[in-house]
Amino acid sequence: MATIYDVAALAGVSPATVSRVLNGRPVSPANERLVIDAAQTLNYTPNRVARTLRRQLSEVVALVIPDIENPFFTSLARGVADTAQQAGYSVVLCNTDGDVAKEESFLDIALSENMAGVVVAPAASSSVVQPLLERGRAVVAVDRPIPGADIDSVVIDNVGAGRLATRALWEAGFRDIACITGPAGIVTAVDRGRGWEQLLEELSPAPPGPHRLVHADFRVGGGRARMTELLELENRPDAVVAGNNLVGVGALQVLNERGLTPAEFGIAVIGDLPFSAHPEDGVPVVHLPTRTMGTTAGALLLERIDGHQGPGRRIVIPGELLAASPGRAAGR
Amino acid sequence: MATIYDVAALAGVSPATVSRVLNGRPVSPANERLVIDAAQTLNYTPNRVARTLRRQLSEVVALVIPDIENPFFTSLARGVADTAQQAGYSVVLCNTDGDVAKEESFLDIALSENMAGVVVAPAASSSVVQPLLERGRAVVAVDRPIPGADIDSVVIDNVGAGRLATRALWEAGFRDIACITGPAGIVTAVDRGRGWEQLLEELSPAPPGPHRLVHADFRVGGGRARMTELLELENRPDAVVAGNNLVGVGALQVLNERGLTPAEFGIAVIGDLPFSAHPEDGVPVVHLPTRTMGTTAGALLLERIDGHQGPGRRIVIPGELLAASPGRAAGR
DNA sequence: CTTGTCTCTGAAATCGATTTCTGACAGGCT
DNA sequence: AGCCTGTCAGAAATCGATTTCAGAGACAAG
Repeated sequence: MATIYDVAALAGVSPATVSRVLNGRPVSPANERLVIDAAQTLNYTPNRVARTLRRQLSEVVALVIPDIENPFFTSLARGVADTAQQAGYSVVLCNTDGDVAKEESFLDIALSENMAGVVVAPAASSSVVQPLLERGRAVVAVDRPIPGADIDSVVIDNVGAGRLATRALWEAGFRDIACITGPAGIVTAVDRGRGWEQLLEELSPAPPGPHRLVHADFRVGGGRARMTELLELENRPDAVVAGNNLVGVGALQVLNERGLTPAEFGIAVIGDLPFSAHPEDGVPVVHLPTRTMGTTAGALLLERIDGHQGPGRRIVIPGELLAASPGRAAGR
Repeated sequence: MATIYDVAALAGVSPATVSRVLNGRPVSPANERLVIDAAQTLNYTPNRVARTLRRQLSEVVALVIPDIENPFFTSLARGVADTAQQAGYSVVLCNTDGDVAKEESFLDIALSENMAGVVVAPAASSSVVQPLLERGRAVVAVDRPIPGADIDSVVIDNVGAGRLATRALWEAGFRDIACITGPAGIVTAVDRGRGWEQLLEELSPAPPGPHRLVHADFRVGGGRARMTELLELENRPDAVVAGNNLVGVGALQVLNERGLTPAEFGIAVIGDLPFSAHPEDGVPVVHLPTRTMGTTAGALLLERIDGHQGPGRRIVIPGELLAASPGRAAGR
């Protein structure tokens, strides 16, 4: 592998001059030619490790997410990657599996690899971004804010999304609406539950008991389990709000297996139904613009990398109610 | 940020001794204590960039895939990540979007970042891994082999998968079976089509005309478009093999929208139906063990990193026919 | 007492780029 | 002519770790 010294030797100049040419600093046209030719014949690529060591900053940004198999996050990832790559940064994706230790390890790596910035969708409510901030690295939280850290964050209007989904069911005539949301430790899950609660308190003469709000893990299995339990209750509800896309899939599976149509047992889903193969007529879906969330987070990160100072900004993106049809739900 | 020199100064030893402690080389117990204590009080983390520069090898492996939004690849990614992380490597995921230029750029970066190895699912049939190989880096191809490069590869038995899907439809009584496979430039797509063709030539008195094999892009939209066209043919087929998971989703969408049941119009899918919300009774699915493919590729990569020499190994993983039910298809 | 072997340690070189510092030289101005 | 300004180039320092090399000291054997 050719180094800058090889290029310098072949071109008959000093390494400093080669470096200058590579970085677009003024150099005499004659030398520039020589260097470019030499670099070409040697097929020279600068060693990024050496460059990063010296510059104290690499051209890589990390995106840390809790579940790479959830389309919500892969779509988000596309958004971040598109924005960052356009600005010349490479994006590396780190999957924490919801594990705080793994997340910490990735943030550690981002720090000690001198990465320019990190977009993180925190696994838990306390993410250890302090060391990064102290070193002046750009950090943006996405999907879930990091309490106590004064950083930019891009989140969904989760309370609003919960309200939209619940309202859709209410307006369809359902009156005993349950809610399957995510773990009590995840703020997005709590907020969506709060939206459900708020709306029912406003509309319903008899607000729902607390047993109508159940927590699942945010996966298909969680949705299946809680939905099954709800259906087997003595006084079962007549409709349910699914707290995220995967819970929605699980709940729909159970309903479909039992032959319950959306007219018989109402269901609304917060989050897009990924890769749905059937027209989900009658199932209101709150579309969450995850890709936009990603591009927004990417843009904020780039601004920070470019030196933007100031207090943490908070961008809230609203969900949008739509009646799911496969043509729209799939692939976004 | 504390450096090794700070630790050395605080402990009253030389940087060399600190390095030795960190890397488990013999040092007197007294000094070892001193160094460990000093490192702890300074909250010291070794700078990975400096280490990588000196060692000429980082503890990072790259996974390069063409479509991060396809569950096929995210599941694969999980497999690779699990294996690699267990061995102490961090995995960075690079999404090429099927773009050869992006792929090349990522491979370039892997080289100039001194990454220990790369698992690549090539976007096109010619991937430029030569520079990596010349530098002695570990490279494993996954999903699609790289013709001309003597490297390890882990692939699906695509011909076999095509045969399995087609046979299932034949045994269900369908006789005019079409096939929607992927682009002609992707070898997995071609092989699945060949499996379909082979089987029909063996079983059918009148093998299908070439117009029964159509190419789509490997996405939901491709499946929808080709399925719609097939249905509008004057002499339309009575069944179809979907060449991958997303084409299957698209084709199923079209069939469901038109109210055609699997009994009326047969469909078999190569690849698992992701996040299916409905019991897909009567739709044979060829399960592809993508996660296993990932762990296998990861294992081969680790062996290569550990210095395994020898000609490229080729591991072929068979698909498995199963009748899709949501409980099994979802989330794996 | 000398010699050899071992273990442990620190000084200094090294990885490959960037960047500061310094000097050489050309040209413009008084 | 003398001075100043500005442009360009190279030598050397620098980033922060690892690793080689050589030396110091302990100890055993002859």
